[in-house]
Amino acid sequence: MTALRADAQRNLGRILEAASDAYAELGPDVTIDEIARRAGVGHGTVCRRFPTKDALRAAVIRARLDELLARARELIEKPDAGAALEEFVWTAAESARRDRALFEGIEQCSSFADVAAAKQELHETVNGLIRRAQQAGAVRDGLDARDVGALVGAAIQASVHAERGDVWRRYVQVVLDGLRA
Amino acid sequence: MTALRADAQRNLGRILEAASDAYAELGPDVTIDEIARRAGVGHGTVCRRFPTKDALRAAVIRARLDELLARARELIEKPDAGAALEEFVWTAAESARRDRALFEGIEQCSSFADVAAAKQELHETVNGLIRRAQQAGAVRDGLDARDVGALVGAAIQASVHAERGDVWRRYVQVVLDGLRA
DNA sequence: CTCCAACCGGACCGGGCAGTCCGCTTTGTG
DNA sequence: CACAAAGCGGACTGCCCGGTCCGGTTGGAG
Repeated sequence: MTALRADAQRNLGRILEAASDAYAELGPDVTIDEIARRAGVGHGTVCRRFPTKDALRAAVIRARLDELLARARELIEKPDAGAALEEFVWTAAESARRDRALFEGIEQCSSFADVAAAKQELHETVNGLIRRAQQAGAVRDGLDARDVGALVGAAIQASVHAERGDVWRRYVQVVLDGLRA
Repeated sequence: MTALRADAQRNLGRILEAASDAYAELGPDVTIDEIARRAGVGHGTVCRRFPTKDALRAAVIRARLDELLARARELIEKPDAGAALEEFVWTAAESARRDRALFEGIEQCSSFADVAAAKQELHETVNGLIRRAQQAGAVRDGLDARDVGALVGAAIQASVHAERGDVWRRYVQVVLDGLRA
């Protein structure tokens, strides 16, 4: 696999960005045409770069997972375990808000080995955050990274149809309060 | 509009039940053919009774809303306001669990006047439950029926991909705890 | 500057699904 | 029982969308 030509590289970036925006705005069922239109690129170009619609979604999801993993690794150093987890939850919430497809579609994209691996790694790291917070008495027992991810994703999903733009913060706060010991 | 013939009545019932099951099992994107198959009825029969796929979904949603409204009206008589709201939340959760489409699809089905009206009425009644619970100090301020509905629906949605069958109870419990004052 | 390989984009194809239509069957009433 | 109206169901239609292909274009190495 040789390096992409400059224009191809540029288009690839545009496609990923457009796809991310489109997923956030229109949900996981956006058509390839819509994404191509937003990227200012032909339908065919998208399909050539990503052999399947799911492959595109997987690529977008993977980017988000990598961002979250980096953040989780920073936070695991933080002395206050409860605050660290809380901060991670807020970051994850913003990420989910930016791209609803992240949590909605992650299950079927797990068939892509790299996404599954990234998810696994993220879960292990976040489990570390959770375990520390539990030992500090800040979070109830019997929860793991999967649960927290699902609940945060759900809170964001719940706020999609709200009129006011900051409703999601209140919902995430409800979930955070519910997680406490 | 004269009464339906006996066989038509029977088929109508089967269709609604099959649709409800199918939505619960396969999500809101089930095909009409699948619903017809489950109801043991021809594709055409479904389409004749419900001129549009959305009309069918709206009918199913309306049935659920009516059930919930009846329950809410019972509970508003209950002396312990906090317990009444809590019980309603569990009922709503079970309803959402039985038919995920209820909360996922309710927005676009609001264009059907009867669904919108049923939703409105339910919201007003549930707002009564919430207000009483808030006055009793059992629930935090700044929440209305829409928020509670969204959060409960989200908790159920979040548990869809879990392996263990009782995960949804834990998630609903998290939300309930988060709602407290 | 030349040239070719990489790349682009839109025309095209095929499958799947919502909704329509009509010839046949069932209901129930007189 | 007879018969008209109501209902049934599956064949048919048109549309939408994901994925392919190829003639034309562009980048960048030499």
